[in-house]
Amino acid sequence: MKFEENRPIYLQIVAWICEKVLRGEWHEGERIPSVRELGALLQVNPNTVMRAYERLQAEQVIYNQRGIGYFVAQDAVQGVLGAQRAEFLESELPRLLDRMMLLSITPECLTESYKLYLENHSKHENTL
Amino acid sequence: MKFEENRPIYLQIVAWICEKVLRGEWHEGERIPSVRELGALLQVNPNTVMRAYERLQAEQVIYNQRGIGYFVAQDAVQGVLGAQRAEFLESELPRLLDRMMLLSITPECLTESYKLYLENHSKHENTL
Amino acid sequence: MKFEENRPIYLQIVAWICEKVLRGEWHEGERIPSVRELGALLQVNPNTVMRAYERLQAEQVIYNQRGIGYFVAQDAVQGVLGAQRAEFLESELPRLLDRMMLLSITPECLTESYKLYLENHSKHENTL
Amino acid sequence: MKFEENRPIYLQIVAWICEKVLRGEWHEGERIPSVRELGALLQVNPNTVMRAYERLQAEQVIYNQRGIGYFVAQDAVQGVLGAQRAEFLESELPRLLDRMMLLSITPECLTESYKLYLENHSKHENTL
DNA sequence: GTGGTCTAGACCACT
DNA sequence: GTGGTCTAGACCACC
Repeated sequence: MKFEENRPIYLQIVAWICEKVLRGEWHEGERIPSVRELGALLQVNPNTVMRAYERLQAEQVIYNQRGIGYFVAQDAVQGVLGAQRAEFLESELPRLLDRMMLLSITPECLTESYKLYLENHSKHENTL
Repeated sequence: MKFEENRPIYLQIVAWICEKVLRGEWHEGERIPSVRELGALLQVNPNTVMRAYERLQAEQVIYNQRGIGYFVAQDAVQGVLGAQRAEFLESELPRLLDRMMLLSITPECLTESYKLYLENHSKHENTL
Repeated sequence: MKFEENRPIYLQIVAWICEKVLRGEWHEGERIPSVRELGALLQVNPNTVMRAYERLQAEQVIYNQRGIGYFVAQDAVQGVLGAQRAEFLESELPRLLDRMMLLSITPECLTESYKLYLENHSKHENTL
Repeated sequence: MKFEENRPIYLQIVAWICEKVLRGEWHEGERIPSVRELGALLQVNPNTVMRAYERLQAEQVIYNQRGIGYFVAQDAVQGVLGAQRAEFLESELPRLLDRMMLLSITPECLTESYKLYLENHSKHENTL
């Protein structure tokens, strides 16, 4: 995994894990890497991973069994999907449409791009 | 003007001024408020406004006449429009499409939201 | 048995066993489950049970006969009762009173809650 | 301020600040000490204070103005009081009563102690 | 000046 | 082994 500049690493890890869960690469109930393992894997300080895990636990995406490790929560997929869809449709999309109107980009243009995009990506499964 | 959390105030001011220019509320060649005036108006430290003006000047949206004030640049509209459209199409759009697909948002759902959005905004013209 | 978050499991086991003894479900002199049995029963690592037994032995609630097992000590009930009452009255109660005052909980409110509590618990004897 | 063993310092700071707010020593809207100031005052690492502030912000007891500092939130008192009273009455008190019954301490004893306590503390304002 | 992030390293309790 | 807390110190962006 490669990190962007300008965005806290721990938040990028949060997003990365949410994606793993959404894509079904990490299943509900499954154990996820320990703080130290993931730290080594991502070449990041374990504390930074810890911070991401804290956040994910607060959002009920993962939970903890003391002395054993962290696990994907039971309704993680549903929870993440619901929260992020709501956030997108109610908050991001309106701002996006505002911006597009200002730039004279038609919403149809967005829809078109999206359909095209979906066609291209339905064929070959993305592996990340 | 109300500021968002989590985004530097000076960048929000930059965006706000770009919007003014794009909407034609501030015309090319017209003088814009002094650093102190705008600071008072937005209830913000003048230093913060200064920082926004510096940025806008670097992007050639405004220019400075020493001892007189700041003015909207001659090709401001065209410049801003070009830059932001490019930024949007090349950098934001791809990320956006990825995200929508991950969240299983259908094109239909998208146009649906779009219509809803139009209804809400056709009534009350934005005052800003 | 269901474990709380945020409190060491072995301490919860200690409390659980003390309760058994106080309620007279486990009599003085009686043999209690082996470390492995209890581990299996509570779905917990035997090491964790061991730690609880060590603690209970130090507090003279149980004792060990090598090769045979653990037994409830002779004066277990009296000992536990005395220790816990002292602990409660001297250390917990003052903190509790401070807290209730800070939260502006009236004595009336307290007795009210108490009655409610009795109603709920008179019906179904606790099975544990 | 003196810290207990066995409880995370940052949580003790959280509780300490909640108390300040409840007692009205820190008013709503008022600025609270900076992370570094409080760190120096409590002889604790600023990071530890930061962690407490993060938690308090998540619970909407305080909020942040970038580059300026942290402030007590508008409905802090009401929020804290509501949350803690609910927590106490619904969750702590039942556990407490269970325990007292087991130890053969009557609930009346608690009420009596409390009334006595209230009488003693209504005279001389506590200064902390 | 303010908060925010990150690192490195330590120590502890728990399983 | 696991997570959790804490320290010290660095660097950065923002006001």
